[in-house]
Amino acid sequence: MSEQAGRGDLYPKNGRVILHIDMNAFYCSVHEAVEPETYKGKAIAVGGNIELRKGIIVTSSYAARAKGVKTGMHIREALKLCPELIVLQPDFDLYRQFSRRFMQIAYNYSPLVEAMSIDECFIDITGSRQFGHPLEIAELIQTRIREELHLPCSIGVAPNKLLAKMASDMKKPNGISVLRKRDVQALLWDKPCSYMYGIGSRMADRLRKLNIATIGELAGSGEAFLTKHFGVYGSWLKRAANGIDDSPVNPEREQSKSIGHTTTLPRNLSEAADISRVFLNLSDQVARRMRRQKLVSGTIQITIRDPDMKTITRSFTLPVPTDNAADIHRIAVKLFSEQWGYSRPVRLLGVTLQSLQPKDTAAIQLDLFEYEQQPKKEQLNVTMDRIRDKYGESAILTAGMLGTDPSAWIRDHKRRGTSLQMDHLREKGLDE
DNA sequence: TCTGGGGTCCTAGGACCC
DNA sequence: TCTGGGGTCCTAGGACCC
Repeated sequence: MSEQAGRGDLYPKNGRVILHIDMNAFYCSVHEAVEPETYKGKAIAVGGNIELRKGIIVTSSYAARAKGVKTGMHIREALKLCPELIVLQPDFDLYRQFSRRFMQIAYNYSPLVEAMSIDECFIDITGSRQFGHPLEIAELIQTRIREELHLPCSIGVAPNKLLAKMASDMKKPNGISVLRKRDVQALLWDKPCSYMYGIGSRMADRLRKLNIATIGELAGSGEAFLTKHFGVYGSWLKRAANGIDDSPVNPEREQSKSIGHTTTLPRNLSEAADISRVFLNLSDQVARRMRRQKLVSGTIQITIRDPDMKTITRSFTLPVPTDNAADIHRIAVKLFSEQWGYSRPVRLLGVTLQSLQPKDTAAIQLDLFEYEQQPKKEQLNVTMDRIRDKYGESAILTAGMLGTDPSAWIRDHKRRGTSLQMDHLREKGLDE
């Protein structure tokens, strides 16, 4: 309070103080934290596909970035730039564990924590004076995440979510940055519109056609003009460019709205048996993830991508929500055969569960017939989940699951790195 | 060098109901 | 008789983000 210019003025008389935590190179950092002797400080990357032919880099460590490895790059190209690069399979269960743990640390400083994605969260610390100045709280959180989880993060400090989010981006890795409303003009207005969080390449293109290239130009545009071209989004654009954002930190967002898996196939498929098997594996994986969260799904959606990258989705809403892989598989195959057929090849398939709700509340709505069927299926799922928790995902497989499509390999990816890719390529005779 | 996988939110039309 | 208005659910697609 006594400090005039420095830290004291960050708690405003009215308004909020928001932190945004951004975990740096999260997936790679987690692997380094778990196996430091193998990965710490090394050029590593997490790859998006098991196949070297099509695989791309999802994220890379700072050591790899220094060699020019970038997200979205082909694995093959990345290996050319950086031959010592270690490419790992993603392990989302592991990332989710670490995600919960860093958010738990944040939760110690305010109950208002909003998980924004697996590696980011907002914290409203407006009422957290007892822990110190905002910058001290940011330092405390950053230190604890580093010491307890061995993970680096960047933190943005600002009067709202939008600016906090943009601030955390300004200094990476391990930075703490403050972005006040009065800094917006100097720090953001000369940047292109796409630099603004929430403006993607499509929107930036449309703005450019209207002679609005920078955030400053956007900030100075007439609201009526923007509304005319972009509807309600127009007023958001102008406010955002001026650093204004009133959206509250919403801690109630933790329940997922959808759970999905998609997989690019090793080759284009059109055989009914192949397609059915891929859907069986995908259904099994999503159902298991859903059961782990004690949810049921009311709507099953499939995704189909053809060799030209055109993607469609088809969905079906069940009369009674389910958490059973066999039900999900049956609907996925039905949707596929009705909406696509087996004459056209597909490049990618996906299964996404929507209209999720907690299982205990959904049970109330079950009709009598379904209710009587439930216990048997239930017991089977519970038993199988337990065995798989203990002995691994492949301990029990339904007959139809055996095969070599990528959705099957995902089950066994556990940190086997590139060797799995190479094994597979040899298996398929693709390693030239 | 043809392009991964996991999400959220929004829109818009049609069905259906009151 | 020829046509209101509101609300919700379902479905499909698209923009955006990490």
